[in-house]
Amino acid sequence: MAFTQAVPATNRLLDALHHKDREQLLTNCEHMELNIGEVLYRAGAAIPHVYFPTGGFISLLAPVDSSNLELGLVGNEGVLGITLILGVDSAPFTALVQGTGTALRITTASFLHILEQSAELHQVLKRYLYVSMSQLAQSAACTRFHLVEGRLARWLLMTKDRAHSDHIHITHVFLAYMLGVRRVGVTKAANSLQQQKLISYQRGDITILDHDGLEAASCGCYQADKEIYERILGRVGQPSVGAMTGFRTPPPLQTSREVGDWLLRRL
Amino acid sequence: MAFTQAVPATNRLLDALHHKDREQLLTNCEHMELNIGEVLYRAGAAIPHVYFPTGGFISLLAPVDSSNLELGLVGNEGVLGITLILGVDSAPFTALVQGTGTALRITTASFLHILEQSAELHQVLKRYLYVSMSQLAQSAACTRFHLVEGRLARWLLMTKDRAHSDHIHITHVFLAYMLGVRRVGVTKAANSLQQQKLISYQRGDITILDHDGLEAASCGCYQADKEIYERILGRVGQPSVGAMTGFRTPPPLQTSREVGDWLLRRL
DNA sequence: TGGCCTCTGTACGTTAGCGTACTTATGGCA
DNA sequence: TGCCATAAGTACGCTAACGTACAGAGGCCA
Repeated sequence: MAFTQAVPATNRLLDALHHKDREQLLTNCEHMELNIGEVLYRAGAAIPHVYFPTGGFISLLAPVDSSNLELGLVGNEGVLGITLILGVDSAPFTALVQGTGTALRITTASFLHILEQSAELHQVLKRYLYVSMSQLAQSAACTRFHLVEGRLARWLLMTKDRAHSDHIHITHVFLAYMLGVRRVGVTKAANSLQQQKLISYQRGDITILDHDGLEAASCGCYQADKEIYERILGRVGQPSVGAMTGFRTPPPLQTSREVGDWLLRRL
Repeated sequence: MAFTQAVPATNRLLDALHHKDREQLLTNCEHMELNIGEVLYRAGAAIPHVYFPTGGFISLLAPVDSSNLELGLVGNEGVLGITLILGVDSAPFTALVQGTGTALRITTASFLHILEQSAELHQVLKRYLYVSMSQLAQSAACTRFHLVEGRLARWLLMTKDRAHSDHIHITHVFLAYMLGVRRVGVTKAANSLQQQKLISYQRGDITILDHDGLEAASCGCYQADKEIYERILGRVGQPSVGAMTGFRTPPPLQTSREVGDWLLRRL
């Protein structure tokens, strides 16, 4: 069954750039196809290209023991290879194409060259890196504490956003691998979501039936991820230092109260 | 009982700088004492100061649901507030002083000002950020897959390195909080380590008796963390792009076969 | 049409860790 | 000296997820 996707052939980070900077990047990029299953980077190895997905999307996998754990997804809202801006050219994660589609790709050398010339690009990418780190932390906590069903719901929603489609092609085995659980665990969770009429699936084709319901069934991490993205990258171009203070209505004091009180009493 | 600590009143990142840059930073820093239990940052709130620990050390806590999970430790090998170099001034983590001791502290404004002037400082900090991200990923995986006993062993070793002492002052309740498990879980694990004569403890005082044995009992994450640090920051000052390629002898091919096969074989 | 491979459902027993509650030690302090 | 708060040990049932194994079901191709 071939699902049609409303693929936006754009990348949000590139869109945020002003004309001149964007053009310079684009003329150095090549259009290409990402094919599901392709390994773009290997953890610890060199980063040959930077990818700005326009249609496809990519999983970030951290090696653990003799397997892997997914810690992030990159779609047309982001960029793969972001750590190059830190001056280190080896990939911290394995990057695996998760959804077939298009991307713009540029060699590491060209990328670094353009980066030096465009303060604006640098700005946007730094913020995206901040967002990536935050989402990484979110995933860490999520993976530790949340139940498989909620995590699965989250994964489906995140993937839906990046695939720009309610149809996702993936098997339970593969999902199990991403979530770091048994295939049986996925089957059970998926079944439960199906019973609740939030999704339907068969032989590798999953359809999201009720976005809001799925969001309710997911852990809060889906929302949290979106919020941090919007907060930091929603209005790129504005100064961030000094401007985004106090977003979450943080408590005014920074003494060791609160965490403190509770903790201090037992130190 | 008061343990004496061999506290090195230096910070490895600062030590890596050349005289001039280091001096400029130091003259803008104030020496201060970190007291156990102090909350230096709150996740989501502004970052008022950057801290270079010289003696004390600090936990990085990610908020999750209504609790927290420790995702990193910062001692005199690192710096707290590193994300400022990304141009975002809100803290991604809550920062809690874990070990009493000294630190050098500088206001965010001064820090950013000096940062602009010293390419070398910038370089070192970018690399440290890369290391932080990698260690974050390591913690995520560790937290998900490894047993409490191994994680406890890892935590003790990491803390030992940062406290520069075999004696650690911390209770089971507190450890449970850091590791995201029940106090009873810590008690059991600690007991087991004690039976194996790797540590001994009583009422909040833990002593590491056998470093190597503890390392063997810990999950590989302790080693992995050290390796990534040494690899990226071991020889600061040398160009890293293009220089650290191929470290882990990565396999040459990147086709989609491979993963497919590779994935399926382990599922 | 039959065979086969892949995907999904189900069914064990096992285990690490959970929540809770109660007990026992220990050290500081009145 | 005795009290008391805090630290650590123990016990109980419970649950999510584990490892494994096998059975049905769907699609593909000979």
